Amino acid sequence: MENRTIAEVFEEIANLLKIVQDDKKWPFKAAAYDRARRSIESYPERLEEVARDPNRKLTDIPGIGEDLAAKIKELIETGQSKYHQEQLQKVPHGLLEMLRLQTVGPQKARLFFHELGIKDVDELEAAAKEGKLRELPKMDEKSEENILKAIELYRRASGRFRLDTAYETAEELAGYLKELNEVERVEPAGSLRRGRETVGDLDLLVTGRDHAKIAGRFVRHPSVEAILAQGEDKVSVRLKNGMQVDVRLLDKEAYGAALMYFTGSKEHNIALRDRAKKRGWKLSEYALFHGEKVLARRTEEDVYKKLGLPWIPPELRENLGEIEAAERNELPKLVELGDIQGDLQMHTTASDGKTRVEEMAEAAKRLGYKYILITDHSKAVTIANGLDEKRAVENIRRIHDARKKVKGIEIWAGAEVDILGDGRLDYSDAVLKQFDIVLASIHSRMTMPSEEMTERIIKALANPYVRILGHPTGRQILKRDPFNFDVEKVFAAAKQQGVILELNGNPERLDLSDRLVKLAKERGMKIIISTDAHHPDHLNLMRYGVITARRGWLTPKDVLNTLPPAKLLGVLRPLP
DNA sequence: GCCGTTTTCGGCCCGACTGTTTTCAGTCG
Repeated sequence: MENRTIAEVFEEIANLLKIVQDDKKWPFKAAAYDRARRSIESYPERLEEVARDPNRKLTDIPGIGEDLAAKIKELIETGQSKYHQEQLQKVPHGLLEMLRLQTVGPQKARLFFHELGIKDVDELEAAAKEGKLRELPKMDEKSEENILKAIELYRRASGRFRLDTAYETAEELAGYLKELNEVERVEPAGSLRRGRETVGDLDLLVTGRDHAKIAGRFVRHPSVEAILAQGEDKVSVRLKNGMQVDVRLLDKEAYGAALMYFTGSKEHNIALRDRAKKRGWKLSEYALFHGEKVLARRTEEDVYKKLGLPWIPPELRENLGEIEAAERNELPKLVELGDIQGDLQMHTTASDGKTRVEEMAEAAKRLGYKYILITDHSKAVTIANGLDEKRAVENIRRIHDARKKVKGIEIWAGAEVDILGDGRLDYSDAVLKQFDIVLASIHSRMTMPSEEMTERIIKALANPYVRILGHPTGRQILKRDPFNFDVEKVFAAAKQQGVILELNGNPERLDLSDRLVKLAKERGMKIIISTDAHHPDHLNLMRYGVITARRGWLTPKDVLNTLPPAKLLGVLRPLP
């Protein structure tokens, strides 16, 4: 059972408790289920593997106690939870769907059901159109309209956007705002600043003179579809692509406290507030207070310092140990884009890339890289024009020729060789030995059961020519789940064999994920970050790989392609 | 339902916006 499935059950229980309210402590129970859900969502491994391992305990996961551990085990063993089913009996299932609508929370869902017998979104839509909702307490025509709009948005928008989409949107909007003289600073906060792989809403923090004028310009941007709210210090809009953008107009004096607050994560903020509270203080988006007195607010550094902590990089702010590490002064010195010396996965016209080796090499040189590895596909990936053995050997020759034409950068001949269904590779050893570096990946039969997939990958890792495992989980963000396999076993095998794990920086993959990168580091493994470029422009996707590495606590030492060429070759697994 | 340099019981983050609220509840982040 996927963690996501377990998390969804807990989320439903939390929401059911909020609607049913037949337990005196329902707000706190619901909060506990919500906390557990978030904790499970950010957990790097499958809970199923933890539950199976006699040496580990589910209760070691934050927010999981005896009771929830038992429910997780029940879910894994029986596929469902009795408690969940009992709660589901109490109200129609469609009420849970209604909670996804903006402006509809548990209290309203409860009211619609009890007063009008509304059981799902469709019935709610009908009631709103018939003007029945306005008869309810504290409801009027306007709230009916809002609900109809929310239903339309719900049916259209998927909810979350990939990091690159959010990043590009933020750049465009920030540039647009900065054209105004009154604007001093525009900075994205929220999950974009933390570098999460997906972003829900975009938060833009703005300082400057004349807030009303700034807000007025913002809502006139051509991609704004609707204004959701416009207050003195906050404007919310929905863009044509469905993304919600909140612009906060801030006071310069309190910028640091606000930046921290809006950067989050929620869990990090709660932990910091708890820390403030224990000292008899209060932390809010305005300042760190002692009573009425402001202790710190101007910069993030000021606020952290007052709380007895060094500044914590946004990518680490998930309450996954960063506050404790900061307290001990053991925060990692995170890898930066400028540390990267080369890119180790890219494709050319030989398979499914858009340009030749020379263009890729020139583009890499412009980025200041010292080396690139060309990794065209092998024959099993027919859809990507994968090379058979004969063409692969020709490609090696083509790469060697490019070396003579493009100087000042090392151009290595590699391959992204397919791991076949049974764990064999798509090229014979006689061909594999001719490459400088072989990267092996899975592109087929992705839905095998865990045990079979684990065995398949481990078998591939045992081939002495394989030096890098490419996009190890095969996931595609918002599209395809990771393969099922035992991460601990595969990591252990890779470590034993000296195979390096790839962090594929393409924003539709980010594979390994931030959580698995962190786990790999904890298991003492090294990582390479690559872009999987199919075009020279794609080499710039490295920044998404680096930000994900930072979220995984990696320092330059953990990332092998921060090394100069000779050293990198020296530390790769030796060939037979 | 979780959790513990306040506690195994009694807490559990903080504040803005919205609506029709004239003092607050619900939603959101």
